[in-house]
Amino acid sequence: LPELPEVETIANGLARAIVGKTIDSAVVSLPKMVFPEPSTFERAVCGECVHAVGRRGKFIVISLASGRFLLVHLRMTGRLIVQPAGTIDLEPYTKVLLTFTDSSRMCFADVRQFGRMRLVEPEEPWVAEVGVEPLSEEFSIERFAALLAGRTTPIKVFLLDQRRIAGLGNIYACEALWEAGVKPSRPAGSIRRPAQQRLHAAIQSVLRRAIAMRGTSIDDYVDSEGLRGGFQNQLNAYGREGQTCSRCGKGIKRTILAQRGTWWCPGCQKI
DNA sequence: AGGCGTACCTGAGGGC
DNA sequence: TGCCCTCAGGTACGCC
Repeated sequence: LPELPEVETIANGLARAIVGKTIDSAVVSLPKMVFPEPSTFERAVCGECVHAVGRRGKFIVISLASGRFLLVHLRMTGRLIVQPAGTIDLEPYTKVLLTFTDSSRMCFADVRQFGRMRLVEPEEPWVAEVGVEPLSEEFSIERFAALLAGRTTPIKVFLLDQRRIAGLGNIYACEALWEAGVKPSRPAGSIRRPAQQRLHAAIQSVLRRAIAMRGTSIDDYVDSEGLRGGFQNQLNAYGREGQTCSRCGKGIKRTILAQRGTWWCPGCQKI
């Protein structure tokens, strides 16, 4: 489910809801979803105070007062839901339950069991594996051009590679390419200046607009309060197979790239 | 190094 | 109804 705008929305919600709270107990019911193994994990987080909550790529970063971090990756269907004290029903499919000393709690739930929660020591260099933040100063047009240089992979596949640019997923990769008028199968390294600049601008614009709408809820994405996003009403390409392109009037097509559905307009994504 | 296919899971929806 | 197929917002891994 969640890409950069959804993860950003969840992290902001968590920051408001759990910063300053102390973890009273942790219960892991699906061992493979946490690292280190459950009993170590549960013991380690008990008594920890939540210092801050942020985002890096698609990771939710929960900073603890000890200097350690709780990294959460939601993969396809993961959810982080905060429930106030006195809530009766646990979020369905809860696999990790953190209860705070004020009796509120955070459920890490996941139907498909792909999500992961990892406790990281202060000096562990996990950040090295994650690419540039597309909404940061660092993501200049020059940096983008350097990343693209020499790459033969289709631009759509390149945009999904988290080691280069962190945070785009299938929805926003499709939307950015549509907005820039770039064909998804185009070899990344063959894109020249004008199109490169349009794509750079489109990536930032689509992510900013999606954050403003609190993300895209096609099927089951909800934020930390269980609320849906609104960007699904503004999609121009993703999921619109057979519908009319809002720019040129031709039909949106669905093709496959790197085993992922890819929605685009052959009428106006020609470059 | 980089590109490609497969594996990991459950549930929803369509066709028959 | 029910069965069988395909599809899903993501990444890790092994192979060439």
